[in-house]
Parts: sequence; structure tokens; C-alpha cells
Amino acid sequence: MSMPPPKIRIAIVDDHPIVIEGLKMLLVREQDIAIAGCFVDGAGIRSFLGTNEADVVLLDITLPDINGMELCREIKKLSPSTLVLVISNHSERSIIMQSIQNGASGYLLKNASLEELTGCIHEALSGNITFSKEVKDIISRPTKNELKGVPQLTKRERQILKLLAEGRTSAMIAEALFISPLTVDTHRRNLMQKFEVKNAAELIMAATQQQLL
Amino acid sequence: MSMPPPKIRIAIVDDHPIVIEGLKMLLVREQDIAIAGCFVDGAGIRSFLGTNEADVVLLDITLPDINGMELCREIKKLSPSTLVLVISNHSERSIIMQSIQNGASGYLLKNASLEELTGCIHEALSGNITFSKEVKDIISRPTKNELKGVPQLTKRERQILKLLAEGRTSAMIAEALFISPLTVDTHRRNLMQKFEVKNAAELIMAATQQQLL
DNA sequence: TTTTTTCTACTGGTTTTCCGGTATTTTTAT
DNA sequence: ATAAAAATACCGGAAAACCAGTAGAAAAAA
Repeated sequence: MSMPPPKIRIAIVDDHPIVIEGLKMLLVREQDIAIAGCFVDGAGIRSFLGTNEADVVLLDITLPDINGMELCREIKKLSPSTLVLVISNHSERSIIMQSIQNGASGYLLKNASLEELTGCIHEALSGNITFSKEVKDIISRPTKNELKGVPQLTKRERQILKLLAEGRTSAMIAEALFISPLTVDTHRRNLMQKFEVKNAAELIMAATQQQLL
Repeated sequence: MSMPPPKIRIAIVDDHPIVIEGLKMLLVREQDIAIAGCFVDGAGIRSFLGTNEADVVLLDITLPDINGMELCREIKKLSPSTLVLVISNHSERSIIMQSIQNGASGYLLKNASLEELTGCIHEALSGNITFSKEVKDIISRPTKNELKGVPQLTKRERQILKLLAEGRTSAMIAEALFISPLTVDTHRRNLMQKFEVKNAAELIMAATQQQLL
């Protein structure tokens, strides 16, 4: 007689009990999968991996006690053969890339379907780096925002940008900085040129989107 | 013989299948609760409420097709006796308050426990406005930024605000919306008045800080 | 010490915004 | 049905922003 195939041992780390519950319920239907443990923080999974083994860790990157990226690195150090799949709400390209750099074998958004989830688990086990469909889309099209890097501003420009965001006019800014309003005007136009925008309103919008305000 | 008590009919709206699954599994264990329907977008719950009834809607505020706040208002209009509990990841005080202003009977973060969830459902049904523990904490310590309430904008004002943020002039906005540029000017001035700002740049700044853009 | 960048400032003109009103119509709520 | 809120539109005028250049001084980098 033949042994039953060993099940894939999965650990879940997520600070939302609801999400854990959801993942668990979705996964227990799979015959080849066994839930090895569920944890709401980094401490939980770490102590677990000290005495137990897991083939795959489903990891949320927003956790109460530790940044998910770091935790991912730690897990790979503690147990190099364990694969980490990040399951997150963050759809920023940079975060996805960072996860992979920290040793994750894949990245899924929380709106992924069961098929995507199990698909990614198996893909990862066969050595590939995998993404859910939506994540693939994000990777394939770097948004314009990320293409043209953040404009390089001078000290004076940053100063003036900040004052503009406070609703000051060129005249007021000039007074505050002890320079001619005409100079302020020049800086202001240079700012608009650097951000490729048409007026102050759009300038503030662009600047805030790039976290410069 | 006595009839069994009628069950609480609950509808779930969340764009994450995993979350829906989690909530469902947590709630079916409760004897006095029945899941009436689950939806991943606003259109789903709207058409459902057209022909069905629900006592409580568990509502996520980030949905693919419509803003959860608006949806909440719509639900209360369609079916005033239906209670809405917002279940969200956003822990900003302003968003919590806005939800209540839009007719929600409570606000829970997604990391709430089952006890909190069922507790809030029953509290809401008995006419109270309820929050999960963490949300209560957030409410109890207001940050300076959030003290001055979020201005209540009309649909048109939101439209114009958005176009302003894209750098459009009043004339361009007028053309896009098929109204007179003079009308756009009026709206624009009303916007500045509501935000208590002096010009478009500061308006955009204020609006982004209040998560309205 | 050159070279480059940044900051400064100007002319002159056009466009747009901003202000303080007023007022009708349409939509929504009571 | 009526009241309130929202959307529409206008006038006239002042203030500010925006555009297209040019250009000298100061500071930073090579």
C-alpha cells in the first residue's frame, strides 16, 4: 500500500482575525493543504517556527509588532526552506518589489480568488515567484507617477512650494523671504515646469501625490 | 408552542472575497443570525435591496464601483430601517465621523474580534451607535488636524474640486460640465469658503489633507 | 579655478482668479 | 404643498497668476 501524499503545511500571519478565518475556510477545502498555525503578530510566527516547520507562510505586511518586510527576512533566516507569500492590501509597485527583495516567493492582493491563492501556493512550491493577476498588471505597467521620477527641487523651491500650499500669494511670499515678488514668480514658474503642470492648484496636487508636502 | 425568534438578516458588502468568507464563517455560528446575501460591489447590494430586505448591512468603504460613504447614504434612502455597520481598514477619525454622518450605525476596524462584531450588531439593532474598541480609542483622542470638521460638499462641488486639482481653468471646467464659466466661478468660491482658504492652491492642499482627493 | 547651478530680478503683456453682490431655476426634503 | 438646499447665471472691477523672454550675481560643484 502507498502512503498518502504529504500535505502542504501552511501558516497564516495576519492581524485581522476575519482574514485569517477567511483564508482558513478557503484552504481547508483543499485536500493537499494543512493549516499548521495561525498568528496575529510577528512574535507568534517566530516562536512557532522555532519548534515547528511550515512549507508556506501566508504573510500580511501590516502587523502590530513588526514590519512585514523585516518579518519576511527573519522567516527566511530562521527557516530558509519555508516559502513566504505576501498577502496584502498595498498595491504600490515599490512595496511589491521590496517584498520580493526580502525573500518572498510571491505577492497577492487580498482580493485574490481562491484559485489564484492555491495556484500561487503551488507555483511557489515548484520554485517560481508568483503574483496574483492584479499584481501582475501593476508590475507590467509602471504608472506615469513612478516613471518620471520625483522632480529634484532646490531649497528655495521647496520653501516657496510650502508657502504656496498655505495659500500665500507671490507678494506675501516675497515679503516673507525678503526677495522680489518677481523672483518668486520665476521660482513659481520653474516649479510648474518641473512638475509639468499648468497652475498652482495642479502643482499642489502633484506635490502632495509625490509626498513633498 | 412558540415560534423560533426571527433571525437577524445580514448582508455583506466587501470587495475582498476573503473578507466576505471570513465574516460569513464567523457569523453562521451565531444562532440568531442569517446571511441574506454577499456582494463585492455597490451595484450588487443596491439591486438586492430593491427586492429583498436586510436588517443589517456590513459595509466596506473601499469598493470598486462606488464610494462606500455614498453607498451608505443610498442604502439608508432605499431602506431606512436597514442598519449599516461600516467595517473598514481606515482608522482616520475623519472617516469614522463621516460614516456616522452618512447614516451608519457603527464602525468597526477589520481587526475586530467576533465578540465585538456580534456585540456591535446587537447594539445597533437596539438603536445605539456602536464602535469596536480600537475605534473608540481613536474617537476619544482627537488630533489637532481633525478638530475642524470636514466640510460637507455637494456633488457638483466635488466634481469641480477634482477638475481643479487636475489644473483645469474655470473655462475648461465649464466646457467639460456644459455650464457657464460664471457658474464654475461661483462653485469655486463656495468651495473656498467651505474650506476657509484663500485660493485654489490652498484649497487643493486642504482637500487632500482631508482625504477628499 | 572654471563651470554649472541656483537665486536673483526685470519688461511687458495676457489670462485667470478672486471678490462682493444679486437672482432665477431646479432639486430635494419636510 | 412648502420650505430649504443646490445649481445655475450674471456684473464689474481689482488682484493675482501666468507667459516668454533675458540676464547678472552668488553659491556650489567640478
